Amino acid sequence: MLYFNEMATVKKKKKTDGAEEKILSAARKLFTEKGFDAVKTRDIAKEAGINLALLNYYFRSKENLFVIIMKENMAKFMEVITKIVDNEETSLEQKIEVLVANYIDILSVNPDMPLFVIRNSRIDDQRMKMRGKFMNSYFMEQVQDSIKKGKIENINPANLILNIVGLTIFPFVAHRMFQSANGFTQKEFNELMQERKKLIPKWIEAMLKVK
Amino acid sequence: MLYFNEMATVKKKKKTDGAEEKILSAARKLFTEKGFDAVKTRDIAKEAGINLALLNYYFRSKENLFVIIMKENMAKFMEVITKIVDNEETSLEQKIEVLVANYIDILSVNPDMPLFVIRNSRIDDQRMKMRGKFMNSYFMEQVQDSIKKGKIENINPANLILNIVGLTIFPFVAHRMFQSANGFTQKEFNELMQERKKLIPKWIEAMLKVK
DNA sequence: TTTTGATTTAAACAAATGATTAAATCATTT
DNA sequence: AAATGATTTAATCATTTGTTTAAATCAAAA
Repeated sequence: MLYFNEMATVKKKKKTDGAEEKILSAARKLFTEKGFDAVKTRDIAKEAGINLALLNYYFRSKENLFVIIMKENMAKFMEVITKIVDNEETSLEQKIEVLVANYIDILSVNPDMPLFVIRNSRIDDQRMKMRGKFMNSYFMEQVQDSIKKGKIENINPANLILNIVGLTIFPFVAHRMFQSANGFTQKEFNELMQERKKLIPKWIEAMLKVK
Repeated sequence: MLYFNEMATVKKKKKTDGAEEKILSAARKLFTEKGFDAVKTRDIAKEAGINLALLNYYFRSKENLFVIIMKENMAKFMEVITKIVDNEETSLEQKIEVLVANYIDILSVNPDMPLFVIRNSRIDDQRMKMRGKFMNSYFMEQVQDSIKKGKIENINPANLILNIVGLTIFPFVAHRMFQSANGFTQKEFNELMQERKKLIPKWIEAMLKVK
Protein backbone atom coordinates (compact mmCIF):
# COMPACT_ATOMS: atom_id res chain seq x y z
CA MET A 1 0.00 0.00 0.00
CA LEU A 2 2.89 2.28 -0.57
CA TYR A 3 2.95 2.56 -4.32
CA PHE A 4 0.77 5.67 -4.45
CA ASN A 5 3.07 7.47 -2.16
CA GLU A 6 6.12 6.23 -3.99
CA MET A 7 4.93 7.81 -7.20
CA ALA A 8 3.92 11.04 -5.59
CA THR A 9 7.12 11.47 -3.64
CA VAL A 10 9.54 11.29 -6.53
CA LYS A 11 11.77 13.87 -4.98
CA LYS A 12 14.33 12.13 -2.83
CA LYS A 13 15.37 13.87 0.34
CA LYS A 14 14.65 17.48 -0.26
CA LYS A 15 13.55 19.59 2.65
CA THR A 16 14.48 23.06 1.49
CA ASP A 17 13.68 22.54 -2.14
CA GLY A 18 16.84 22.77 -4.23
CA ALA A 19 18.85 24.62 -1.65
CA GLU A 20 22.05 24.10 -3.58
CA GLU A 21 20.53 25.60 -6.71
CA LYS A 22 19.05 28.48 -4.79
CA ILE A 23 22.43 29.32 -3.35
CA LEU A 24 24.01 29.21 -6.78
CA SER A 25 21.33 31.51 -8.20
CA ALA A 26 21.69 33.98 -5.40
CA ALA A 27 25.47 33.94 -5.65
CA ARG A 28 25.31 34.34 -9.41
CA LYS A 29 23.07 37.36 -9.09
CA LEU A 30 24.88 39.09 -6.25
CA PHE A 31 28.47 38.36 -7.30
CA THR A 32 27.87 39.43 -10.89
CA GLU A 33 26.18 42.57 -9.67
CA LYS A 34 28.50 43.70 -6.91
CA GLY A 35 31.74 41.72 -7.08
CA PHE A 36 33.40 39.50 -4.54
CA ASP A 37 34.17 41.90 -1.72
CA ALA A 38 30.87 43.75 -1.63
CA VAL A 39 28.86 40.58 -1.28
CA LYS A 40 28.69 39.01 2.17
CA THR A 41 27.92 35.35 2.76
CA ARG A 42 24.96 36.46 4.80
CA ASP A 43 23.64 38.41 1.79
CA ILE A 44 23.76 35.28 -0.32
CA ALA A 45 22.07 33.20 2.36
CA LYS A 46 19.33 35.77 2.74
CA GLU A 47 18.79 36.16 -0.99
CA ALA A 48 18.66 32.38 -1.36
CA GLY A 49 16.33 32.11 1.61
CA ILE A 50 18.49 29.55 3.32
CA ASN A 51 20.53 29.31 6.48
CA LEU A 52 24.03 30.71 6.43
CA ALA A 53 25.65 27.41 7.36
CA LEU A 54 24.17 25.75 4.30
CA LEU A 55 26.43 27.83 2.13
CA ASN A 56 29.48 26.36 3.76
CA TYR A 57 27.92 22.93 3.83
CA TYR A 58 27.37 22.75 0.08
CA PHE A 59 30.26 24.90 -1.08
CA ARG A 60 33.35 24.81 1.03
CA SER A 61 33.80 28.57 1.23
CA LYS A 62 32.78 31.90 -0.18
CA GLU A 63 35.90 31.90 -2.35
CA ASN A 64 34.99 28.50 -3.74
CA LEU A 65 31.46 29.55 -4.57
CA PHE A 66 32.78 32.65 -6.24
CA VAL A 67 35.17 30.68 -8.43
CA ILE A 68 32.32 28.49 -9.59
CA ILE A 69 30.29 31.53 -10.67
CA MET A 70 33.32 33.14 -12.27
CA LYS A 71 34.16 30.10 -14.36
CA GLU A 72 30.53 29.75 -15.32
CA ASN A 73 30.43 33.34 -16.56
CA MET A 74 33.68 33.10 -18.45
CA ALA A 75 32.75 29.81 -20.07
CA LYS A 76 29.49 31.28 -21.31
CA PHE A 77 31.36 34.16 -22.86
CA MET A 78 34.18 32.09 -24.29
CA GLU A 79 31.86 29.61 -25.95
CA VAL A 80 30.20 32.32 -28.00
CA ILE A 81 33.45 34.01 -28.96
CA THR A 82 35.22 30.80 -29.97
CA LYS A 83 32.39 29.70 -32.18
CA ILE A 84 32.42 32.98 -34.08
CA VAL A 85 36.12 33.52 -34.33
CA ASP A 86 37.02 30.04 -35.58
CA ASN A 87 34.28 29.85 -38.17
CA GLU A 88 35.91 29.24 -41.57
CA GLU A 89 32.72 29.95 -43.50
CA THR A 90 32.32 33.65 -42.74
CA SER A 91 34.19 36.69 -44.01
CA LEU A 92 36.21 39.08 -41.89
CA GLU A 93 33.46 41.68 -42.06
CA GLN A 94 30.79 39.20 -41.12
CA LYS A 95 32.83 38.05 -38.14
CA ILE A 96 33.23 41.55 -36.80
CA GLU A 97 29.53 42.15 -37.28
CA VAL A 98 28.45 38.97 -35.50
CA LEU A 99 31.07 39.43 -32.80
CA VAL A 100 29.89 42.89 -31.89
CA ALA A 101 26.23 41.94 -32.08
CA ASN A 102 26.74 38.94 -29.82
CA TYR A 103 28.78 40.89 -27.31
CA ILE A 104 26.19 43.62 -27.09
CA ASP A 105 23.32 41.16 -26.80
CA ILE A 106 24.98 39.29 -23.98
CA LEU A 107 25.96 42.51 -22.25
CA SER A 108 22.52 44.04 -22.60
CA VAL A 109 21.17 41.21 -20.50
CA ASN A 110 24.21 41.08 -18.25
CA PRO A 111 25.43 44.68 -18.08
CA ASP A 112 27.49 44.15 -14.96
CA MET A 113 29.60 41.35 -16.35
CA PRO A 114 32.53 43.41 -17.66
CA LEU A 115 32.94 45.29 -14.43
CA PHE A 116 32.66 41.99 -12.63
CA VAL A 117 35.44 40.49 -14.71
CA ILE A 118 37.65 43.53 -14.42
CA ARG A 119 37.05 43.98 -10.73
CA ASN A 120 38.00 40.45 -9.85
CA SER A 121 41.47 39.66 -11.09
CA ARG A 122 41.35 36.49 -8.99
CA ILE A 123 40.99 34.00 -11.77
CA ASP A 124 43.32 35.03 -14.56
CA ASP A 125 43.62 31.75 -16.40
CA GLN A 126 40.23 32.11 -18.04
CA ARG A 127 41.00 35.52 -19.44
CA MET A 128 44.35 34.31 -20.67
CA LYS A 129 42.63 31.56 -22.61
CA MET A 130 40.38 34.21 -24.13
CA ARG A 131 43.37 36.16 -25.36
CA GLY A 132 44.93 33.01 -26.80
CA LYS A 133 41.69 32.11 -28.53
CA PHE A 134 41.69 35.46 -30.23
CA MET A 135 45.30 35.63 -31.28
CA ASN A 136 45.47 32.10 -32.72
CA SER A 137 42.09 32.15 -34.39
CA TYR A 138 41.06 31.80 -37.99
CA PHE A 139 39.90 35.38 -37.60
CA MET A 140 43.49 36.49 -37.16
CA GLU A 141 44.57 34.53 -40.21
CA GLN A 142 41.96 36.37 -42.22
CA VAL A 143 43.28 39.68 -40.94
CA GLN A 144 46.85 38.85 -41.98
CA ASP A 145 45.59 37.64 -45.32
CA SER A 146 43.59 40.80 -45.96
CA ILE A 147 46.62 42.92 -45.11
CA LYS A 148 48.77 40.94 -47.51
CA LYS A 149 46.21 41.36 -50.26
CA GLY A 150 46.04 45.08 -49.57
CA LYS A 151 42.33 44.94 -48.76
CA ILE A 152 42.95 46.60 -45.41
CA GLU A 153 45.84 48.64 -44.07
CA ASN A 154 48.51 47.06 -41.92
CA ILE A 155 47.26 47.13 -38.35
CA ASN A 156 48.71 45.81 -35.13
CA PRO A 157 46.43 42.89 -34.19
CA ALA A 158 46.46 44.07 -30.59
CA ASN A 159 45.06 47.39 -31.71
CA LEU A 160 42.36 45.75 -33.76
CA ILE A 161 41.20 43.65 -30.84
CA LEU A 162 41.45 46.56 -28.40
CA ASN A 163 39.29 48.63 -30.74
CA ILE A 164 36.60 46.05 -31.33
CA VAL A 165 36.41 45.03 -27.70
CA GLY A 166 36.87 48.55 -26.38
CA LEU A 167 34.18 50.15 -28.51
CA THR A 168 31.79 47.36 -27.62
CA ILE A 169 32.48 46.81 -23.96
CA PHE A 170 33.50 50.23 -22.69
CA PRO A 171 30.00 51.70 -22.59
CA PHE A 172 28.96 48.90 -20.28
CA VAL A 173 31.97 49.46 -18.07
CA ALA A 174 31.22 53.16 -17.86
CA HIS A 175 27.55 52.26 -17.61
CA ARG A 176 26.60 54.14 -14.44
CA MET A 177 28.61 57.16 -15.50
CA PHE A 178 26.07 57.69 -18.25
CA GLN A 179 22.93 57.04 -16.30
CA SER A 180 23.01 59.01 -13.10
CA ALA A 181 20.86 62.12 -12.86
CA ASN A 182 20.61 64.13 -16.08
CA GLY A 183 22.24 61.26 -17.94
CA PHE A 184 20.59 58.33 -19.60
CA THR A 185 17.70 56.17 -18.57
CA GLN A 186 18.06 52.41 -18.85
CA LYS A 187 15.88 52.44 -21.96
CA GLU A 188 17.85 55.18 -23.66
CA PHE A 189 21.06 53.42 -22.87
CA ASN A 190 19.84 50.16 -24.36
CA GLU A 191 18.65 51.94 -27.48
CA LEU A 192 22.05 53.55 -27.84
CA MET A 193 23.69 50.15 -27.57
CA GLN A 194 21.39 48.75 -30.26
CA GLU A 195 22.41 51.65 -32.47
CA ARG A 196 26.07 50.94 -31.80
CA LYS A 197 25.52 47.31 -32.78
CA LYS A 198 25.08 48.48 -36.35
CA LEU A 199 27.62 51.29 -36.23
CA ILE A 200 30.65 49.68 -34.63
CA PRO A 201 31.30 47.27 -37.53
CA LYS A 202 31.16 50.21 -39.94
CA TRP A 203 33.51 52.21 -37.76
CA ILE A 204 35.94 49.30 -37.56
CA GLU A 205 35.87 48.92 -41.32
CA ALA A 206 36.62 52.60 -41.73
CA MET A 207 39.50 52.26 -39.29
CA LEU A 208 40.96 49.40 -41.24
CA LYS A 209 41.27 51.69 -44.24
CA VAL A 210 43.26 54.32 -42.33
CA LYS A 211 46.90 54.58 -43.32
CA MET B 1 68.10 86.49 24.22
CA LEU B 2 65.59 84.45 22.33
CA TYR B 3 65.97 85.71 18.81
CA PHE B 4 68.58 83.13 17.75
CA ASN B 5 66.32 80.34 18.79
CA GLU B 6 63.35 81.91 17.13
CA MET B 7 65.09 81.92 13.76
CA ALA B 8 66.51 78.42 14.05
CA THR B 9 63.34 76.78 15.20
CA VAL B 10 61.13 77.86 12.33
CA LYS B 11 59.26 74.57 12.36
CA LYS B 12 56.54 74.85 14.90
CA LYS B 13 55.60 71.67 16.71
CA LYS B 14 56.44 68.82 14.36
CA LYS B 15 57.48 65.56 15.92
CA THR B 16 56.74 63.05 13.17
CA ASP B 17 57.81 65.20 10.26
CA GLY B 18 54.82 66.01 8.09
CA ALA B 19 52.68 63.17 9.30
CA GLU B 20 49.60 64.61 7.66
CA GLU B 21 51.35 64.78 4.29
CA LYS B 22 52.74 61.29 4.69
CA ILE B 23 49.27 59.93 5.32
CA LEU B 24 47.92 61.72 2.26
CA SER B 25 50.71 60.33 0.09
CA ALA B 26 50.20 56.80 1.35
CA ALA B 27 46.44 57.05 0.90
CA ARG B 28 46.83 58.51 -2.57
CA LYS B 29 49.08 55.67 -3.61
CA LEU B 30 47.10 52.81 -2.07
CA PHE B 31 43.58 54.03 -2.87
CA THR B 32 44.44 54.79 -6.47
CA GLU B 33 46.07 51.41 -6.81
CA LYS B 34 43.58 49.16 -5.08
CA GLY B 35 40.35 51.05 -4.48
CA PHE B 36 38.51 51.82 -1.28
CA ASP B 37 37.57 48.37 -0.02
CA ALA B 38 40.88 46.63 -0.63
CA VAL B 39 42.83 49.20 1.35
CA LYS B 40 42.76 48.93 5.13
CA THR B 41 43.41 51.85 7.42
CA ARG B 42 46.27 49.83 8.88
CA ASP B 43 47.82 49.52 5.40
CA ILE B 44 47.79 53.27 5.04
CA ALA B 45 49.29 53.79 8.48
CA LYS B 46 52.03 51.28 7.75
CA GLU B 47 52.80 52.72 4.32
CA ALA B 48 52.96 56.21 5.81
CA GLY B 49 55.08 54.95 8.70
CA ILE B 50 52.78 56.47 11.30
CA ASN B 51 50.54 55.25 14.06
CA LEU B 52 47.08 54.07 13.14
CA ALA B 53 45.32 56.54 15.40
CA LEU B 54 46.98 59.46 13.62
CA LEU B 55 44.87 58.72 10.58
CA ASN B 56 41.70 59.34 12.51
CA TYR B 57 43.24 62.25 14.32
CA TYR B 58 44.06 64.20 11.16
CA PHE B 59 41.27 62.93 8.93
CA ARG B 60 38.07 62.08 10.62
CA SER B 61 37.62 58.69 8.98
CA LYS B 62 38.77 56.41 6.21
CA GLU B 63 35.80 57.52 4.12
CA ASN B 64 36.76 61.14 4.58
CA LEU B 65 40.36 60.53 3.58
CA PHE B 66 39.14 58.65 0.55
CA VAL B 67 36.89 61.46 -0.56
CA ILE B 68 39.81 63.87 -0.39
CA ILE B 69 41.92 61.66 -2.66
CA MET B 70 39.01 61.08 -4.98
CA LYS B 71 38.28 64.77 -5.42
CA GLU B 72 41.96 65.46 -5.89
CA ASN B 73 42.15 62.88 -8.69
CA MET B 74 39.01 64.05 -10.41
CA ALA B 75 40.01 67.69 -10.22
CA LYS B 76 43.35 66.93 -11.85
CA PHE B 77 41.57 65.18 -14.65
CA MET B 78 38.86 67.72 -15.06
CA GLU B 79 41.21 70.64 -15.21
CA VAL B 80 43.00 69.22 -18.24
CA ILE B 81 39.83 68.24 -20.05
CA THR B 82 38.09 71.56 -19.48
CA LYS B 83 41.02 73.55 -20.76
CA ILE B 84 41.11 71.58 -23.98
CA VAL B 85 37.43 71.27 -24.65
CA ASP B 86 36.58 74.94 -24.14
CA ASN B 87 39.45 76.32 -26.18
CA GLU B 88 37.98 78.50 -28.92
CA GLU B 89 41.29 78.76 -30.77
CA THR B 90 41.70 75.14 -31.88
CA SER B 91 39.93 73.11 -34.55
CA LEU B 92 37.83 70.02 -33.90
CA GLU B 93 40.61 67.78 -35.19
CA GLN B 94 43.20 69.47 -33.02
CA LYS B 95 41.00 69.08 -29.98
CA ILE B 96 40.57 65.36 -30.50
CA GLU B 97 44.30 65.03 -31.00
CA VAL B 98 45.24 66.94 -27.86
CA LEU B 99 42.49 65.31 -25.85
CA VAL B 100 43.66 61.81 -26.66
CA ALA B 101 47.32 62.69 -26.17
CA ASN B 102 46.65 64.23 -22.78
CA TYR B 103 44.48 61.37 -21.61
CA ILE B 104 47.10 58.83 -22.60
CA ASP B 105 49.92 60.79 -21.02
CA ILE B 106 48.09 61.11 -17.71
CA LEU B 107 47.03 57.48 -17.79
CA SER B 108 50.51 56.25 -18.65
CA VAL B 109 51.71 57.71 -15.38
CA ASN B 110 48.53 56.79 -13.50
CA PRO B 111 47.35 53.58 -15.17
CA ASP B 112 45.12 52.59 -12.28
CA MET B 113 43.06 55.76 -12.27
CA PRO B 114 40.24 54.64 -14.58
CA LEU B 115 39.64 51.46 -12.66
CA PHE B 116 39.76 53.51 -9.50
CA VAL B 117 37.10 55.86 -10.79
CA ILE B 118 34.92 53.08 -12.09
CA ARG B 119 35.30 50.92 -9.05
CA ASN B 120 34.26 53.61 -6.63
CA SER B 121 30.88 54.95 -7.51
CA ARG B 122 30.86 56.72 -4.18
CA ILE B 123 31.32 60.24 -5.38
CA ASP B 124 29.20 60.71 -8.45
CA ASP B 125 28.96 64.45 -8.52
CA GLN B 126 32.44 64.87 -9.94
CA ARG B 127 31.79 62.53 -12.84
CA MET B 128 28.51 64.24 -13.51
CA LYS B 129 30.30 67.51 -13.82
CA MET B 130 32.65 65.86 -16.30
CA ARG B 131 29.74 64.79 -18.45
CA GLY B 132 28.25 68.26 -18.29
CA LYS B 133 31.56 69.84 -19.21
CA PHE B 134 31.67 67.70 -22.30
CA MET B 135 28.12 68.12 -23.48
CA ASN B 136 28.00 71.90 -23.04
CA SER B 137 31.47 72.60 -24.36
CA TYR B 138 32.68 74.63 -27.30
CA PHE B 139 33.86 71.27 -28.61
CA MET B 140 30.26 70.13 -28.96
CA GLU B 141 29.33 73.34 -30.73
CA GLN B 142 32.06 72.65 -33.24
CA VAL B 143 30.73 69.13 -33.77
CA GLN B 144 27.21 70.41 -34.46
CA ASP B 145 28.63 73.06 -36.75
CA SER B 146 30.70 70.55 -38.71
CA ILE B 147 27.67 68.33 -39.14
CA LYS B 148 25.61 71.25 -40.40
CA LYS B 149 28.31 72.16 -42.90
CA GLY B 150 28.51 68.55 -44.07
CA LYS B 151 32.15 68.24 -43.11
CA ILE B 152 31.37 65.21 -41.00
CA GLU B 153 28.44 62.82 -40.93
CA ASN B 154 25.65 63.20 -38.44
CA ILE B 155 26.71 61.42 -35.29
CA ASN B 156 25.09 61.05 -31.91
CA PRO B 157 27.25 63.14 -29.55
CA ALA B 158 27.06 60.37 -26.96
CA ASN B 159 28.58 58.00 -29.47
CA LEU B 160 31.37 60.38 -30.34
CA ILE B 161 32.33 60.78 -26.71
CA LEU B 162 31.99 57.07 -25.98
CA ASN B 163 34.29 56.35 -28.89
CA ILE B 164 36.98 58.86 -28.03
CA VAL B 165 36.96 58.02 -24.36
CA GLY B 166 36.48 54.31 -24.92
CA LEU B 167 39.30 53.89 -27.41
CA THR B 168 41.59 55.87 -25.15
CA ILE B 169 40.71 54.61 -21.72
CA PHE B 170 39.65 51.03 -22.30
CA PRO B 171 43.17 49.63 -22.73
CA PHE B 172 44.04 50.98 -19.30
CA VAL B 173 40.93 49.47 -17.80
CA ALA B 174 41.71 46.10 -19.33
CA HIS B 175 45.34 46.72 -18.46
CA ARG B 176 46.17 43.55 -16.57
CA MET B 177 44.25 41.44 -19.05
CA PHE B 178 46.92 42.28 -21.58
CA GLN B 179 49.94 41.86 -19.41
CA SER B 180 49.74 38.58 -17.53
CA ALA B 181 51.95 35.73 -18.68
CA ASN B 182 52.37 35.50 -22.47
CA GLY B 183 50.79 38.92 -22.78
CA PHE B 184 52.48 42.27 -22.78
CA THR B 185 55.31 43.64 -20.71
CA GLN B 186 54.89 47.07 -19.16
CA LYS B 187 57.26 48.48 -21.78
CA GLU B 188 55.42 46.92 -24.70
CA PHE B 189 52.12 48.14 -23.32
CA ASN B 190 53.39 51.70 -23.01
CA GLU B 191 54.78 51.60 -26.54
CA LEU B 192 51.43 50.41 -27.79
CA MET B 193 49.74 53.30 -26.01
CA GLN B 194 52.13 55.76 -27.59
CA GLU B 195 51.29 54.29 -30.97
CA ARG B 196 47.59 54.65 -30.23
CA LYS B 197 48.14 58.29 -29.33
CA LYS B 198 48.79 58.96 -32.99
CA LEU B 199 46.29 56.47 -34.37
CA ILE B 200 43.14 57.17 -32.36
CA PRO B 201 42.62 60.68 -33.79
CA LYS B 202 42.93 59.25 -37.29
CA TRP B 203 40.49 56.50 -36.47
CA ILE B 204 38.02 58.97 -35.05
CA GLU B 205 38.28 61.12 -38.15
CA ALA B 206 37.61 58.09 -40.31
CA MET B 207 34.59 57.26 -38.15
CA LEU B 208 33.20 60.71 -38.57
CA LYS B 209 33.05 60.16 -42.34
CA VAL B 210 31.03 56.94 -42.00
CA LYS B 211 27.43 57.23 -43.16
C1' DT C 1 60.93 75.56 35.36
C1' DT C 2 56.26 74.88 34.97
C1' DT C 3 52.42 75.02 32.18
C1' DT C 4 49.93 74.48 28.11
C1' DG C 5 48.32 72.69 24.03
C1' DA C 6 49.36 70.13 20.12
C1' DT C 7 50.98 65.66 18.60
C1' DT C 8 51.74 60.71 19.07
C1' DT C 9 51.29 56.23 20.92
C1' DA C 10 49.63 51.63 22.75
C1' DA C 11 45.71 49.47 23.93
C1' DA C 12 41.13 48.44 23.64
C1' DC C 13 36.30 48.49 21.73
C1' DA C 14 32.60 47.23 18.81
C1' DA C 15 30.79 45.74 14.72
C1' DA C 16 31.10 42.88 10.68
C1' DT C 17 32.07 38.69 8.70
C1' DG C 18 33.68 33.94 7.13
C1' DA C 19 33.58 29.70 9.09
C1' DT C 20 32.53 25.82 12.36
C1' DT C 21 30.02 23.00 15.62
C1' DA C 22 26.71 20.27 17.74
C1' DA C 23 22.24 19.29 17.82
C1' DA C 24 17.70 18.81 15.41
C1' DT C 25 14.89 17.37 11.52
C1' DC C 26 13.48 14.67 7.78
C1' DA C 27 13.18 11.01 4.14
C1' DT C 28 14.48 6.56 3.23
C1' DT C 29 15.87 1.93 4.33
C1' DT C 30 15.82 -2.04 7.26
C1' DA D 1 9.07 1.33 14.28
C1' DA D 2 13.97 1.84 14.59
C1' DA D 3 18.11 2.96 12.36
C1' DT D 4 20.60 5.48 9.07
C1' DG D 5 22.38 9.10 6.61
C1' DA D 6 21.58 13.32 4.41
C1' DT D 7 20.01 18.00 5.22
C1' DT D 8 19.10 22.10 8.04
C1' DT D 9 19.33 25.07 11.93
C1' DA D 10 20.78 28.16 15.88
C1' DA D 11 24.53 29.39 18.27
C1' DT D 12 29.22 30.33 18.63
C1' DC D 13 34.10 31.20 17.31
C1' DA D 14 37.92 33.70 15.60
C1' DT D 15 39.62 37.15 12.83
C1' DT D 16 39.58 41.48 10.62
C1' DT D 17 38.89 46.23 10.68
C1' DG D 18 37.33 51.12 11.52
C1' DT D 19 37.36 53.86 15.35
C1' DT D 20 38.01 55.61 20.09
C1' DT D 21 40.25 56.33 24.47
C1' DA D 22 43.42 57.53 27.82
C1' DA D 23 47.86 58.28 28.67
C1' DA D 24 52.60 59.75 27.14
C1' DT D 25 55.62 62.91 24.72
C1' DC D 26 57.25 67.07 23.05
C1' DA D 27 57.87 72.00 21.68
C1' DA D 28 56.69 76.58 22.80
C1' DA D 29 54.92 80.00 26.10
C1' DA D 30 54.67 81.88 30.65
